[in-house]
Amino acid sequence: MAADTHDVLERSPVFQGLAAEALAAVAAKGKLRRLQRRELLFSQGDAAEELAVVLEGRLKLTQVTAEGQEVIVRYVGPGEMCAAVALFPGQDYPATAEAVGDTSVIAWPRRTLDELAREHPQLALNVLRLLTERMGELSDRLRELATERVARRVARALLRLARTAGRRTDRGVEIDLPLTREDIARLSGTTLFTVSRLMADWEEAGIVESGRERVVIRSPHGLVAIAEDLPAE
Amino acid sequence: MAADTHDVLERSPVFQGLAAEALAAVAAKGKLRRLQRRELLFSQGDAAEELAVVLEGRLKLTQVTAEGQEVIVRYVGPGEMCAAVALFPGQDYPATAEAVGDTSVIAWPRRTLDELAREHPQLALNVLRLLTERMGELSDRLRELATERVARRVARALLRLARTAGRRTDRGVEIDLPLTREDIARLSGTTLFTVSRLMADWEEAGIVESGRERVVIRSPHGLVAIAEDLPAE
DNA sequence: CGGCCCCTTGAACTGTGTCAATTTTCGTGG
DNA sequence: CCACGAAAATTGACACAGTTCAAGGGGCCG
Repeated sequence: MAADTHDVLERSPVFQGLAAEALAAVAAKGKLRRLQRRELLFSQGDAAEELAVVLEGRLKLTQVTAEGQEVIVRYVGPGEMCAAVALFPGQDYPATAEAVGDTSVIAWPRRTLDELAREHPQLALNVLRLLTERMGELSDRLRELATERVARRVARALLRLARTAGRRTDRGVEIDLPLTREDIARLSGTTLFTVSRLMADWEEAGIVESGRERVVIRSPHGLVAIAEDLPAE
Repeated sequence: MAADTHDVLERSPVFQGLAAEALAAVAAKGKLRRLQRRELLFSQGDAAEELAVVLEGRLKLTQVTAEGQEVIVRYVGPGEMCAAVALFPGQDYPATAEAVGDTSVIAWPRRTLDELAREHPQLALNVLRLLTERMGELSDRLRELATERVARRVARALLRLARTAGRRTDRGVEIDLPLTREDIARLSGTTLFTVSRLMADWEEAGIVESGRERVVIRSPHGLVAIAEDLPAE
């Protein structure tokens, strides 16, 4: 497990460019946390105290509106970081982080982060880079949500998931996490009913194959065609 | 003008915590650019070469889809930064920046940014903080777009503009930039027709007063009621 | 004064949300 | 191992918010 941890961190974009001993020192200062499925790492609105990197498993970041409507901000997989907001005092977590399956993360409290940022300026730059990239992704999604039809948005959401959590099988690309119709809906800004209908259509067209909490993309090409709004395959 | 520049930078969150001489040194390395109304500072897809801070006037950041649909990402006012993506090599501008009125900005090319970040670690931290804040704002908008009705989104968009570009007058809060129905639509993910109808309704209700490229919020309270979906008035 | 934008308003359409009733799937405990 | 219950998914009927399209008015600048 210790070897595992080191392995994930070494590959993580957060730690690129750090010398091996620096990485070890940083890792030593983090706290390991294990979460079971459905357990929360932190809750929206709580004081942000720790920045976390996922080691194995996956977190689901969600936001709820004042009225109780829920949106999935993103999924966080191994090597990825979340809660960068914890770098600064007086901030609240803007979202809730829930373990999607059994998950382990390494987390650093703010005090430690201050030290680390001073000792390893490269670390701050890495986080900065990650945030600029994530800004780009977010504004892409904003644009999609503002301008595109539901079918395209759902197709894109599935393709994104396939990229970050896809597993090749002989049947196609399986999305390797329990994924309900409602999850997909909350990822793409629609309702579970509409998603259900879309999945039924796509199943008929041989593009996906899906069941309870499970999606396999049989024809990524076909999904891309929908996402790009190309003349129907 | 030189005094002006210094003034704006001193107040800008980008430069908080920098000593006066450090600020002067940083300012000296930036290039001053003046833009007339409608002139572009940079275009979506171009190689990102400079990070910019607005000194006076205002920039409009827009993104276009492959199909040519346009979305307004945000407006950038005095003291605010844009194009943080230029910190890292090999990136493209994710949006187009257009001067809304006569505007001047100070810009630093990437090479200079590298030096500055090394010499003034506080600068990198400031940018980091700004990005985490902006992430929060963006995901708020994402959630709005995914879950809320058009009226609420338009009301929110106007309130946000009032906060960053509002000018108190005896008639209410005037949004101090030329703002067409279409601009509002592209800020809130709807069509200019729907915006036009909403404005007509709200004008009737005494909440706003508006004309060609001009919006005055007569009753901020009333707009908030709509944005929060409170029982009418 | 002329022309270009911007804005308004009406009418018709439709994608998607809403709601209710059922069925399917799966884990659990008897 | 089967049955039960909870959670997920399906399906149909219906409603309507908001888009689309068309036609016309009005203000501002050159």
